[in-house]
Amino acid sequence: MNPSPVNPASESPKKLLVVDGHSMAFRAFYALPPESFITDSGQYTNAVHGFTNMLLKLIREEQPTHVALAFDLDTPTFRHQSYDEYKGGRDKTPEEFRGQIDLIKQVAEALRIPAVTVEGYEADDIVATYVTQAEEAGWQTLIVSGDRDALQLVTENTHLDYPTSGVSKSVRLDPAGVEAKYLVPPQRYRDLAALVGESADNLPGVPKVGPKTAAKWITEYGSAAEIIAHAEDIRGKVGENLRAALADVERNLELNWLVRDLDLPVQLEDCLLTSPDREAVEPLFDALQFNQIRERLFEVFASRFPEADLSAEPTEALPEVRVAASAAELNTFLSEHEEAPLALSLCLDRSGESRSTKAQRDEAARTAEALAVVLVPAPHQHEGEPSREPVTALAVPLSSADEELESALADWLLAAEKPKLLHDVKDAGKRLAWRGLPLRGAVEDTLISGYLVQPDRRNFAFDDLVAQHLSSSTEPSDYIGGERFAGSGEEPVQGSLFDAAQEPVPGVTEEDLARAGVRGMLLHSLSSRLHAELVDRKAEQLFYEMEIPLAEILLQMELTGIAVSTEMLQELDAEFARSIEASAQAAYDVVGHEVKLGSPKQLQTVLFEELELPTAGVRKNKTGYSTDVETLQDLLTKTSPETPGNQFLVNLMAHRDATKLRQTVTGLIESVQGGRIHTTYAQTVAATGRLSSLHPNLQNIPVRTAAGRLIRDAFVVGDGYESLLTADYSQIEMRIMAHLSGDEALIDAFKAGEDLHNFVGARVFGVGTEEVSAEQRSKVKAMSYGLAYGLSSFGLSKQLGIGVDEARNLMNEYFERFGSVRDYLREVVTQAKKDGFTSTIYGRRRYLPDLTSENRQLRQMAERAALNAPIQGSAADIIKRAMIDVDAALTERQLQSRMLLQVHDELIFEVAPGERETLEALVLEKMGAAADLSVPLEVHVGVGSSWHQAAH
DNA sequence: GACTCCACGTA
DNA sequence: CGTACGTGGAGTCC
Repeated sequence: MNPSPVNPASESPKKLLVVDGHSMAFRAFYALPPESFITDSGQYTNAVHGFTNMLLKLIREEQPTHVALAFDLDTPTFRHQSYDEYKGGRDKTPEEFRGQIDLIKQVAEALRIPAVTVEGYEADDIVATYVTQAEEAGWQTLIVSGDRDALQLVTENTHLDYPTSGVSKSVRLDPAGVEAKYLVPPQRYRDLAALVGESADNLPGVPKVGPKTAAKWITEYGSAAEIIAHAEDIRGKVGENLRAALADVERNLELNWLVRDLDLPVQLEDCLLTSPDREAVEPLFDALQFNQIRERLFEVFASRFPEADLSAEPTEALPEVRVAASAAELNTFLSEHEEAPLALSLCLDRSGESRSTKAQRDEAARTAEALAVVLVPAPHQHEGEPSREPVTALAVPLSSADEELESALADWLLAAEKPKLLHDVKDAGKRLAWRGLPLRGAVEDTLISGYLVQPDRRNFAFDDLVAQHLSSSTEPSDYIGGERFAGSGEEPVQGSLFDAAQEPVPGVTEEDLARAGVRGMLLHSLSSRLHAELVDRKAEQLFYEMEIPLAEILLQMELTGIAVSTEMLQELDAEFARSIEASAQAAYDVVGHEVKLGSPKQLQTVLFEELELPTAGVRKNKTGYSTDVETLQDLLTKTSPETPGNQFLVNLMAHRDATKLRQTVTGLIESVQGGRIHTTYAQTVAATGRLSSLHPNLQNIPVRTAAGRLIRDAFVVGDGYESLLTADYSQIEMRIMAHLSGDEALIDAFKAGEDLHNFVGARVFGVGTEEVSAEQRSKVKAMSYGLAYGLSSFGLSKQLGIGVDEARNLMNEYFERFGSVRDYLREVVTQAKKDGFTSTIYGRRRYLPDLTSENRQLRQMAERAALNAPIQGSAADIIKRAMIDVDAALTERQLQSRMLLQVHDELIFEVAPGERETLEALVLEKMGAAADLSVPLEVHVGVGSSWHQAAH
């Protein structure tokens, strides 16, 4: 798709950049702390980061026409064969370096830069061969290498960047520079090195001969060969040493002679620098978590290849976006596209983009109003190819439309039988609902299809999905007819004769409309592309029968929100504020000065230096000693009451608790709108299939402590409703584990309806169900839950504060009684390694490529994720199924009660007057029947005037 | 201003 | 050396 950039005119000089990949990767590795460059999955990327940065900098500053990277192979080279000790004595490659060369090669591939290797030779030889060819062709060359052997390659046309520290600083050496620094001309450097020796390669030279002596001899005799020939003439101790070391010198000369005529797999001309493969860059940089570098990369290449623009060549026409002036025009348009789905793209009010802080801009973006709806028919096809004939899209203005037009639009939007394609239905539906325009009939949401295809992906922005799956651009100027938008959009472009006064829709520029048109057009293509993927991944049913219907339900829940008592929240806020103040003051009094109690860094000083609390056994993090609760609790037990240390700890912990609680309360107060809080559910974030909740997060409202539960008391029943009803699945994950493992003992426990942990405790400890002590119960409870997370005996011992041996015994006892659980957990991982993915009971997959990683940490993380994904994911499937079924039943029975919240295994409803019993029965029925497992799905229901009350 | 780290709330 | 999330303060980098 990407057009080759115009070959820089042949008369202009060519410039080669050739990098010794291995030596520079190592430099980068040692220049940057690995612990600061680690992905969430545990892969170190410091070398990749440093290397990529260096490469981009060189491309930007040096403007090479051709670029090649040379790499060593792990296999022995001819040098090893002639000298066993070659490069012996080197330290083992650090564990953190592992895998990074491969990642660098992947980066190179994404940048379409050849990463060249040759069996039996080193990177240096490859560099030397390219340099030789470039010299012969009369090119300029810049070598970048941390290996001094490259010095011999320097000429007037070939310069060397030799790093002085890290990868950021280097010296540029030309022949004069080499001579100034090493006292001999480049072509004699290897003679000097042969005499002096090269410790990095484990090549001893002549004892007592350093660069100065060697240079003197070379100047005097001309070359190492001549020196050897005249060895007898050299006097003194060094002369003796030389004569004794002649064999070493000859061997060194043989080994440090770079091979300049290799048969290279990539020809010099084929190293032509071109624009990167965006489709490869995106997922790779996602995985590496390189966001800044990604931006820099596109900047560097965009300025370098403006004509390529890193996007598709314009073969498709820009849609013509007509602004509907009347209801008749809209209806005509709709009737022309009666059967076919229309893509729906919104133009939003962008006036909030100029807010000063990011938080304000984010907020503005979330609440931006829809100003126009753009309807885009499927692109014309010409023999399967995109057509150069533009489609005609219709924009319907929302604020300036007359009543008739708006009502015609409303009818179409509400018509469930009129198919619509969108990206992020829930978002669009919300913005339209704000304008009184309910949306139905979405048959596509590329946000969701993109997620089902790649559930681990972080970013599903439409433009990025388009770039990855279609290798296309969403920029109007990249399409035929889009030339007039070629500017950034910031300033009027020549030939684009419109200004604010001529805006077709108030607040919407012509370019905004064009962009909406392009997005609509691309929605059709992206939809087809992703659906092919959904079929491959057997995810169609999940898409149509679960996620799409769920999106509509979530939309309603978000729009509805949950009522809160602002007064109660404010009282709590004040209460927690007092508590924060009091505990802070008391803490300051202990140490005699103020300290930011929220700063782990300052706390480290106070705790371990001023108060001299014992550091023995205290966990460390990147910034020093940890100050988390676990540590503080531990320290508390090590200090006597009434000591300053003890008192400080007590107040610090009280302060922590109060601060956290207040933070939650403050956030809630800030998000109240009209007495209700409207969270947003993210349907495409959690890789297991769970929902997440944000702005605010209502899935992490405190419940474990009494103070925390006060907050739940502020979530109340709204006007016109009689109560709140909560319904939660009891031990759903354990039930799923029983089902998936088929463990008879566990299944029996659930069938018998016994208290699970007492049941398990009785089996593990060999006592009667009634005789399980509280301590025993909590131990097996921790273990039961831990198993689904891939808990190790070490982890269990830490959590329970028992020895590793005891923890191991406990686990063995457990598996002795519930052997199928162990078999199942093993099988899940084995199967996932085979398939590359795990599956839930509804067929939701999670792809875990790291299961086969060479990196142990990565692999083990993937193994634990593989253990957990089917369990957590099946629970997510089940409650999603239940939500859809409950919602359908509410509608069918025309109940006024409504679903408000979902908290993973719990649903919260607002009960309409007189509907309590009906609702309760309905919820119990639908939730209980959401999956057919070999154990019953138990649901607990509670009713009350607040969330807290209802949970009792 | 943007990003990272730490800490901590939930299931 | 236990999974999945989101939020906010402090500190740091640019």
